[in-house]
Amino acid sequence: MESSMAAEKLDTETRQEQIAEAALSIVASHGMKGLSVAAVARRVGIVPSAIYRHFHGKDDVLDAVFDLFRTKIMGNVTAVRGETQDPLERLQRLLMRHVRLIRENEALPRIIFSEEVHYQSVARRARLHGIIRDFLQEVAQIVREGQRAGNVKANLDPKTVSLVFIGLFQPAAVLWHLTGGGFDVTRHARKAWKIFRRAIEAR
Amino acid sequence: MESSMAAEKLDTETRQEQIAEAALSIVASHGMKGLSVAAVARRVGIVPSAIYRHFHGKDDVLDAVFDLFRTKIMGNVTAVRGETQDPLERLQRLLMRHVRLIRENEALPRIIFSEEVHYQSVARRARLHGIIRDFLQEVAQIVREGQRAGNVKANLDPKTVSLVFIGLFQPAAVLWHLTGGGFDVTRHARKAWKIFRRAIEAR
DNA sequence: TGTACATCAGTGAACGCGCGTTCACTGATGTAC
DNA sequence: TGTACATCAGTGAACGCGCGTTCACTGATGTAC
Repeated sequence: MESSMAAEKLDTETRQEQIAEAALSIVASHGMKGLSVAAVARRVGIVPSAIYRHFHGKDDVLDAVFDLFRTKIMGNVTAVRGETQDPLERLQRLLMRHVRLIRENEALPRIIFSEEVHYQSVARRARLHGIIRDFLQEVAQIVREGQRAGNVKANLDPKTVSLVFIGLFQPAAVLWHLTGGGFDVTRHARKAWKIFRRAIEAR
Repeated sequence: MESSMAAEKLDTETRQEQIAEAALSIVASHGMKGLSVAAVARRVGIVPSAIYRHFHGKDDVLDAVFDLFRTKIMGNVTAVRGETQDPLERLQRLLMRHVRLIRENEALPRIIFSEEVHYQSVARRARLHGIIRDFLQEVAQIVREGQRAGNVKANLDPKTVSLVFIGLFQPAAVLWHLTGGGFDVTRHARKAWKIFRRAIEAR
């Protein structure tokens, strides 16, 4: 039986990657509550105590998950910047990419809203805040470029706009969760984008 | 010592109210994670096992919290309907009321985003979904009235508008949490409202 | 108005469960000679 | 090329902790007579 055999021995670096990916995948499918050391170990194919060969503890694993998380979010910004020069087009593409990211990787909202993050430690909360702030600043930066180019109304506060931008998909994501995937976030995002564009576009 | 004396005996109805209020207050201050039977009992001034004289179990307590929650949210809608006839004015007032509700009662977002709700049972998820759906429908109804009166652009989908409306404060609430209350949600809501109004107002 | 009894809220000890973590061990891998 | 040894990933048993829940009891409250 597979289950009674000792797992293959792999170097720490490889295992760390596997464990982080496994953890992220578990958060996506079972939420932060389902993220136990045992569950991660099972998915990687080792015994729970073996996790401690590669991480100091569960907190350390969570930090690794955060790294993956940040990488995925920021990757979208970079990609969009490479795809087009037009600020409004960039925002629209970023919106649709984000929706896809949420749909393919449910972990994102689960992490953001989890109380493990909000209460467990000040450091972790600060870390998550940093990720979100960086993302907001990237959005605000695109807005500013749009204002400079004359595409976006000049008297709007870029930071406010960036928060409203996030608001275009965040409530929809919650609804998607509550309906068990029955709500069409993509469709909503497209409609919401038109409303948003109408609000910020210079005419 | 107070702590070594037996608590006063009160009838179940009174205790149920006290327990529900205590639970809501604990969620507000310590999140869903802090909501333990022991914590609720301590706040009410009885022993943990005494909770079971008035509720079947923790799940039952959570249901009572949901009732309070629904009452508070829907109360805002009713209040706003009584304050003014103008649809846009109603929406603006509803936004500001909601922001205040979140600030005074942090429990609201904590409940909405908690995994206890999203995973624990299908029934509870359906219940929360019902509350949010009802709220969204009330907002959509106000939008429809605005369209009929010629104040709101007629070609907009009321449901989409209601979700974007929620998006005006939801991301701000998250940021408020992450900064430990350092982010000015009220100020953001006022600015976001102007952007929103510009998007939906008929001209 | 006074007494006997039923009702039921409050108590504290105890249990079971899940979970993160520790630790002595095993045995495969790769390096030194 | 072959052998001895150090390194270190994987194992499984065990522990401690928090938490929801049960249960036999206590004793105050209010009703029946």
